[in-house]
Amino acid sequence: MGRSPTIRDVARRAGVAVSTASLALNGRPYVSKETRFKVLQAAEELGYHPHSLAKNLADGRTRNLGLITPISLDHLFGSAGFFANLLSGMHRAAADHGYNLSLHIADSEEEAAACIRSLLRGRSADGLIITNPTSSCPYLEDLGRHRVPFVFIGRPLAKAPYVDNDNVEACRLAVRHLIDQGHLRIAFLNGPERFTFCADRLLGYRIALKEAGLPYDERLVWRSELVEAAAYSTVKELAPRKGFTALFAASDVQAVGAIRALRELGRQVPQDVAIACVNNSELAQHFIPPLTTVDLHEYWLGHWAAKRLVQLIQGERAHHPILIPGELVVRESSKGGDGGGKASCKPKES
Amino acid sequence: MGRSPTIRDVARRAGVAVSTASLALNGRPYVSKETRFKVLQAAEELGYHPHSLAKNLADGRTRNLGLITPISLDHLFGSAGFFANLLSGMHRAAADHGYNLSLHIADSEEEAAACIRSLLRGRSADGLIITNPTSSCPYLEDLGRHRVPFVFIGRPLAKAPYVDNDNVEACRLAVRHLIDQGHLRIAFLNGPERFTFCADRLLGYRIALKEAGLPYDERLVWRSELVEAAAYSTVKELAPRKGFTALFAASDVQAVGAIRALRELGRQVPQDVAIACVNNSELAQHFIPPLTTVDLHEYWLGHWAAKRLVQLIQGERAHHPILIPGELVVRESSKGGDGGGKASCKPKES
DNA sequence: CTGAAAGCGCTAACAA
DNA sequence: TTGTTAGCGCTTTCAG
Repeated sequence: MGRSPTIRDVARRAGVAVSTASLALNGRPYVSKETRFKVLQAAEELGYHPHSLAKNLADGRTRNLGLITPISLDHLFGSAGFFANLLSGMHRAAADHGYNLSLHIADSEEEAAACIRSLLRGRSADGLIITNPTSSCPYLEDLGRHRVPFVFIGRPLAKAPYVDNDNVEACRLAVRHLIDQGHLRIAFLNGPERFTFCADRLLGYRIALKEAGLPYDERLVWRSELVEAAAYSTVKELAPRKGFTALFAASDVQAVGAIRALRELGRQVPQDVAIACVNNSELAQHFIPPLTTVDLHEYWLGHWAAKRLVQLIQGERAHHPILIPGELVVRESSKGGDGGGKASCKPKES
Repeated sequence: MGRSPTIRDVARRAGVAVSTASLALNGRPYVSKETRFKVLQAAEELGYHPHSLAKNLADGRTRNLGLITPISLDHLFGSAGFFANLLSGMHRAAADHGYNLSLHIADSEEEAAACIRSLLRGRSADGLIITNPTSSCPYLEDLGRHRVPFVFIGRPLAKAPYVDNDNVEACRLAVRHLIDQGHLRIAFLNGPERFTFCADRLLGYRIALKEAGLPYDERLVWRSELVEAAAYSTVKELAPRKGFTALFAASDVQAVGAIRALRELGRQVPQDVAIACVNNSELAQHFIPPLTTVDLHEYWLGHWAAKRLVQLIQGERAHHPILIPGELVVRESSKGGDGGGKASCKPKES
């Protein structure tokens, strides 16, 4: 007594062999209805529950997905709230497929690489989700050697499976919205080019301009780190010299920094400058004026990352990237004069 | 070839028994220097790394801590960024002690209870960290039956080990700061009383008043859910009737909602009403005006939760709660006239 | 369909 | 000190 019942106890009580009990318990074929019933009944009576470790060791699966973040969580993609949503979706998908999610937070890519090696060597995950790939990715070699499936969140430079926001389209949407408001000279405060999502966002900006027949003016494209202070000083320095009536920022905190700078330069938002940005955070929602942004749907980003990883684990060869569409949320910061609200998710084609 | 080397391979190559190899590999005593060296060398040459699952099954430890959140992540303690910091600290502490962190996100306490049962039954965690305990805690019975250690994050009503912010002191600090600015009538926009941390925050408010010899006026204590809109409407409704010159909010988003309401009532912040709140989020930092808040140091909250759990797992009987001190961060929202800055962490006694 | 037996890779008595 | 031998609890051939 005390010790919890094992499959042997169940088998004994049901009067069958352990292997039969195993088959029955796992709902597998080749077990007669009555035998199955006896086994299930015995398990029920005994309060039997399989020991996960034993199961995992026996069949060689860990039922575990490792999430690796090679960067401080609140900088993940520029905003603090991003991570919570990402994780929720990821967890949901993992759980739906019977996988466990384990967390591995590193402060640098080197640390992440060490972490990955140790996971691979201990064979403690069936697959890995790695966020924020950069040009270096020091762990790629290890990943290749061990045959553990993985997906990136964010577009990697190397050829590898990944899931990402549709950054190009997201930005195209937002910029087109500004254009639709009648703006002809739209500045773009982008993030550092080392982030692939910033490159993609620039592309979306350019496409929107081109579609509207507006010229691309390099002098209107600025860059700052993804923090308020950096955005503030960049705009403070560069804004006075250029003529523009709207500004698109690559992240919400950058937008906020830009607004602070603009105010100090005597330009009000949205009256003098319309603002749109990416990242529908608490900040964007509650800032005064509330910010027009693209909601990146991080939940689904996480969800699909886990889902795709599970597919890879199951041997599917679906290697094309998955892009999660964003959704434009129109708020006061971009309003020329009157109303607005929430734009439809699917941008209509015209 | 192909298959990764096991401890048997190492033993064979070193010319010793498996058990000896195990001892040597794990740095345990009763192994001669030379034998240990031979074993280590063999392992090195073979590229041996222990299989974590096998290890875990053999010694009955999972080396796994389960984090259970019975509530949507961005509502965890009222703010979205909270979770990322909490998790970082928790992960750090877990990793430092050789534990893995696995995530279990539920949307309700019932779901959390189901999740906990399944973890307990599968014996897949050595200990549990459970956030946001409420009066019901439907999983308490299960927890008692299986003998798995756990800690709460947040003060539970039942008697159980927990780690929490020092909410009383945090709020005392903030309210005293308002008093120090010369305010005599300070309204308190608290959260719902079902949260123990709201009860504690009220206590801190009362203590600060009492220390300053100010009367406690129930009519100045309001409640709203921890979202902007709720705070807004509560303040919009209740503010006009009461005379007050400062407002303390139990969370940053509540403060923001309150400010919006006050503005519409024709009262500017901080000129007409000084504001302080709890939760040093991006929102609090970047809002205009920037908000005076108490930084809860979530990182350490998570860190100590994991650390305490590990202590319990190791059989230590340290059952008193751990309270993480907060830090007052003074910003413009509470400034009567002039300067300010960051208050010292340790409040000086006078 | 069912049962006996051989592992999965490692740890832990116990004996030598 | 070191080696032998059982397991940990489950899955999975492979006969019957």
